Amino acid sequence: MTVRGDAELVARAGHLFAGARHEFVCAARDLDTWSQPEAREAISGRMHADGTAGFVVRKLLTPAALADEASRRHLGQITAAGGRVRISSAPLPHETIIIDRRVMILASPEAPGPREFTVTTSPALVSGVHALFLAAWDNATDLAAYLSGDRPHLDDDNRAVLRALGAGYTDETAARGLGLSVRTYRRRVAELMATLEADSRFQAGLRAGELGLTG
Amino acid sequence: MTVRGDAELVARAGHLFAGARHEFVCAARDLDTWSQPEAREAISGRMHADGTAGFVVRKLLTPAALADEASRRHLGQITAAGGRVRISSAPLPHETIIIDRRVMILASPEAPGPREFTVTTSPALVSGVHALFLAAWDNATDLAAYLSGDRPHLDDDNRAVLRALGAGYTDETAARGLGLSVRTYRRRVAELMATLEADSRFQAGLRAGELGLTG
DNA sequence: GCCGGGGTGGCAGCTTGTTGCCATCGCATC
DNA sequence: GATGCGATGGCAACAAGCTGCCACCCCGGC
Repeated sequence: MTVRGDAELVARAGHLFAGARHEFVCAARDLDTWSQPEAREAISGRMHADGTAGFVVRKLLTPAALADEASRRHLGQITAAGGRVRISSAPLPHETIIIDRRVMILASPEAPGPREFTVTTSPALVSGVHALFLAAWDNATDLAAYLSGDRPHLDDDNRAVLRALGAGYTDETAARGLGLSVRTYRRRVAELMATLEADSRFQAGLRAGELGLTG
Repeated sequence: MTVRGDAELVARAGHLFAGARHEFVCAARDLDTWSQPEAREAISGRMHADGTAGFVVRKLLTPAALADEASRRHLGQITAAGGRVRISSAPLPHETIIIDRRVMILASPEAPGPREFTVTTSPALVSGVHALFLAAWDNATDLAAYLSGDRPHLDDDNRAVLRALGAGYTDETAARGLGLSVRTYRRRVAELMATLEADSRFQAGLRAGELGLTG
């Protein structure tokens, strides 16, 4: 079943949202879809209170979703209400929604004109996509972790130091390689450790590895 | 479109495999689907040689796919032919195949009797699932990396040392906490670094972080 | 009892890393 | 030109980490 435009989606598939009993998962690049207040209202109004026991809300987004203040506020509300939000560094479909592992709603790819949505209930499709969603979900980072200390976005200098440390050089060798004095190199290491909130070089390495700061 | 059993899939959808031009991606728990030699032959025989320029083969599997020798051999052949294989720690759909971002084949969930396959060409569905696949793919580890540098399975002692290091303690503090002399503690650290093939503590931390040896 | 091996711990000497202090330099501002 | 600020680098003292050497202890085998 295919519907065109947000209004029609709300009209034709709104009851699916209202009927959610156990799980509401959503993968999207950003929150633009629901940027139209009417659409978002219409749907979130129909949804269960997130706090309901046994009801799980999961949103998987890209960093793009954190771009504007309004979106961040909305995400804050979701997590406050018990929903879980994660951020994936990989590109995501424009919008994928799965309800109770029974119904799936996919937005069609970028196109001029009103957006199209495809609603599917085929168990094979839904469960397959759901599993794929979980695989993507498992490897994404929690919103809180992502926002807080995480990703201390390092500049080129820091990256260079990181690479030298990761290569296993001694300070002397690394400093020479980077054209720095040992003193300055060590200063950089100390700064790096500070931004990673690490007490030892080992800990710094651990953090760097966990955060995938190698590439 | 739905087909039952591998034989029917080959008969009805074999031409889709043969028609692959650019990309063949596949997410599955393991390789059991093609365990029947006839099925695999019928399909791989129709496929392009993997080496063809611009033709990409990607297989995303769970560690279960590495359980038996035959599967490992098959995967070796795929990589040798230029295909790319990655391992995901997250559970995966029983089988999802996407060809040229145009056709998608999903196996239905576990059920008695012959397996059912659903073949879809809806662009919205296919591109949505494809993006989801990429998100899962991006965060999976390469087969080679998974097999080689893999999990130098540490014993409890090593884990304890790892935790102490990760906590940022000095050797003195850590040794006291573990009820060891500083000398022995350092011996342990040295051993750990050896098994991680690290030249510095930082490098050891990095490796540990990358390998997810924190939990 | 005696022996040998493996793990342990103390010691010492060395390397490496950490930090404060200060002189210097480049640069932008006044 | 003078002033001030930030980054740099040399130096030194100290802390931390690394490792060889040897003594010790525990255990199992002879």
